[in-house]
Amino acid sequence: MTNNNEQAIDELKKIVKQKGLKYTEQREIVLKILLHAHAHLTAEEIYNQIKLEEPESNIGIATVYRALGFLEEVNLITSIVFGNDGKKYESNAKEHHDHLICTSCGKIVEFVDDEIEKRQDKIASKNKFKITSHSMQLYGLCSNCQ
Amino acid sequence: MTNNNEQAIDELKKIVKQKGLKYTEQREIVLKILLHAHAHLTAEEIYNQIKLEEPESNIGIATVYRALGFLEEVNLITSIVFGNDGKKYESNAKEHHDHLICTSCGKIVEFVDDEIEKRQDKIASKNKFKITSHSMQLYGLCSNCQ
DNA sequence: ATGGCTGCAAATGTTTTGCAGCAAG
DNA sequence: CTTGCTGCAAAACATTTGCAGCCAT
Repeated sequence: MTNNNEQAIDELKKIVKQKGLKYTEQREIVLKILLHAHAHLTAEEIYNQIKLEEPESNIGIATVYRALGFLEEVNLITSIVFGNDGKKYESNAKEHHDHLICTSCGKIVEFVDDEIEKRQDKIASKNKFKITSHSMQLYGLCSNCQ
Repeated sequence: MTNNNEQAIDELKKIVKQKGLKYTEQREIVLKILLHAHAHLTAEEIYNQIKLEEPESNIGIATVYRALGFLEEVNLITSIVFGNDGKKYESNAKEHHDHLICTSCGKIVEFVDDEIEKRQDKIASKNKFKITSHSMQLYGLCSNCQ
């Protein structure tokens, strides 16, 4: 896991260099927060966490949004939307997975199902789509909330 | 299809009565727009369409939002988020389906795969979730945009 | 040194809310 | 009548943008 995280940072460095852009502490911090996060975070939550954990950085919320936009564009992170507090982000360093979401308490269970992944590819090629990503959420009530 | 639509309107009447609420023209108009829509509409698009098709109704955008919230809550419509123009709504009177979305031109193909539906139920019960709905989007490039 | 990146504040776009009047039950 | 619903305008959010200065390269 730590290993995956270092890989992600290296990947960021590579992408930035390759695009002729600049490597800034801010983009790295945002990515690191997501690499260590145990939940899906909103831009605001990431911003607050940075102010808490790296108070000397004096980052602005706009920069967080710009970093998130950039990181998502280069596919290092992913966003999903559910509930009422805007986009939530997670790192792509974790294995790919989908989500079971409890609509009552907000609990999220991550899962992967190879069979579903295969069918998705089949459906895409049948429709002549070239898939870049997908997002699947099952909504319902978890055992505690039923 | 027309049949399904009438059913949906009846369903709305039933729900409203059962909840001791009031049956208003506005909620009906919003539902009807979605029943006849051939695409996923935003609140604003629905609002504009109403002003066009029922100019005498003098509906306000806030009412459209309130109607959409209500209709989604009672499960007559569904919202999905993609692209940059907020939530998009569609009626649930159509058969259940998932979406293939072209990230370049916005084209949407709807599909259903029984095998996937079955696996989803299996995953849910394995995790002791009681599923109420799900949402699945495959993102990529359609044949024209590759 | 040069051009991308940042922080700040202002602007934008979307959705929600307070309120007084209206209308369905 | 009573209470939910509506339209309007203002407010609340979430996200984006313009700009002057800063900092990687």
